[in-house]
Amino acid sequence: MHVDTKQKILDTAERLFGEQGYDATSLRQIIAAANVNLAAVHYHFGSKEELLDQLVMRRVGPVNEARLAALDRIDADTVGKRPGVEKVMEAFLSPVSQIAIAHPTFVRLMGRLHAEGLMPGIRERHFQGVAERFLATLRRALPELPEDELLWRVHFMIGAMAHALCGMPIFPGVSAASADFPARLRRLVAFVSAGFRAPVVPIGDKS
Amino acid sequence: MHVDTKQKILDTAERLFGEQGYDATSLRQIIAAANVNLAAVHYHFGSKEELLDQLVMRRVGPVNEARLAALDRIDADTVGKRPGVEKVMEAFLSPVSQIAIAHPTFVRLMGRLHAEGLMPGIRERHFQGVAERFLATLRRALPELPEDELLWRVHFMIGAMAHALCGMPIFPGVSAASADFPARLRRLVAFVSAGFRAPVVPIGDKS
DNA sequence: GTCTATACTGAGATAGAC
DNA sequence: GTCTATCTCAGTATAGAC
Repeated sequence: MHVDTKQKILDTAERLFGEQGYDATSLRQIIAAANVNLAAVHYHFGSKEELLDQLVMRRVGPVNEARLAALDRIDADTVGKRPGVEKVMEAFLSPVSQIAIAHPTFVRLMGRLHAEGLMPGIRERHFQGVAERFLATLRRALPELPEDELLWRVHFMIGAMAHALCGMPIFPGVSAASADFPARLRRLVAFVSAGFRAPVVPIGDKS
Repeated sequence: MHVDTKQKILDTAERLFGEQGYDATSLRQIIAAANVNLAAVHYHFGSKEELLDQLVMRRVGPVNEARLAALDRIDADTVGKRPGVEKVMEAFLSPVSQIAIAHPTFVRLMGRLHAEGLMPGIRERHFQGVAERFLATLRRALPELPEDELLWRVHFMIGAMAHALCGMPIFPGVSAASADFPARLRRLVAFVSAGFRAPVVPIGDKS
C-alpha cells in the first residue's frame, strides 16, 4: 500500500511533534513508529522542515478559511457600526478551538510552533494573510486605538493564545482542565478582549 | 587563563542562544566563537542542557529577588486593603524589563525558553517559587476571582510576556519599537491588568 | 513513480593522555 | 584542567531495486 505511506508519515509526525516537540523528534523515530523507510520521508517531503510545513498546511487551511468567513460575516453584519471586540476575537480564536477538539495533538504542535522562535517561514506562509485580514476588522472595532498600540496588543494576544494552546502544566489546576477547549476559549476571549479595551497609557509617562 | 574559560563559554553561549535559539546553536559553534576546546564545555558544565541551566541561573537570580522584594513591599503597603492589579503586574514584569536593558540578548533567550515547550526542568527550578509568591499577592488583589480563572489568566499573562520579550517581528511596526523595553512593559502591564479585571464568563454558558 | 539500502557530514557525549 | 580521539545518533544525499 504505497498510497498510505505519505499519510502514515504525516499522521505519525503530527503526533510525535505534538508530544515531544519538533527538534526533539527525530526522523528515525517517526519512520520506526510509522513502519516506513527513512528515505521515503525525503522522497515525499524533501526535508524534515518541509514535512512540518505540509503537516501544518493540512490542518491550518480549514482554520484560516473559517477565520476569514467569520470575519466577513462580522463585517457584513456591522456596516456603519462598530463590531464587538469579543466577536472579532472569537472569529480569530474559535476556529483554533474547533480543530483542537478534532485534533488536539495538532493544536499542541501549533501552540509550540507559534511560540518557539521557530520556523520563521511557517508563520509567514500560513498566517500572514489572515492576520492582515483580522487586523482590518479589529481596527473597525477599535478605531480610537493608535496603530502601534493595536499591533502590540495583537502581539500579546497571540502570545497568550499560543501559550494557552500548548496546554503546558504550569500549575496543577490549569493542566487538569486542559481537555476542555471551549471553556479555555471563553476564558481567553474574555481576557484578551478586556486587554484590547484597556485605556492607552501614554508611552512617555512614568508609572 | 583557565579561570576565564567558564565565563567565556557562558557569555558566548548566552549571546548565540539568544540570537539563534538553543537547539539551533551547536556547542562547536560556541567553542569556536569563544576560542576554547569542545571538551572544556563538558568539563565545566557536564552537558549542553546544564550549560543552559547555569546560564539562566546567573541572570534569573537577581530578577527573582527583585520580584520578591517588590511583592513584599506591596504587601507591606496594603495591609487591610487590596493591592492594585497594575502594581502586582509591575512587581512581576518590571524586573524582567530591568535586565532587558542591561542584557537584551539574555531576555531574548528567556523569552524563547519561556515559550518553547522548553526545558521542562528550567521553569520548575527557577520560576516555580516566585510564581507561588506572586499568586499569593495576586489573590489579595483579586479576591473575588475564582481560583481556576485566576490560574488561567496567569497562564495567559505569561504567554503574552514571553511572546513580547522575544521581540519577534510579526508586524513591521512592532519590531521597530523593539528596543524600548520600558514602553513595552507599560503596554504589557496595561493589557494584562485589564485582562485580569475582566468579568468572569460562566464556563457553562454559550456565548 | 515508489521505495530500500547504504553512505556522508555534523551533532552531543565520553575516555584517557598530558 | 585541558585537549585529542572516538563513539553514537542526528539529518541528508544518492544509487538502484521493484
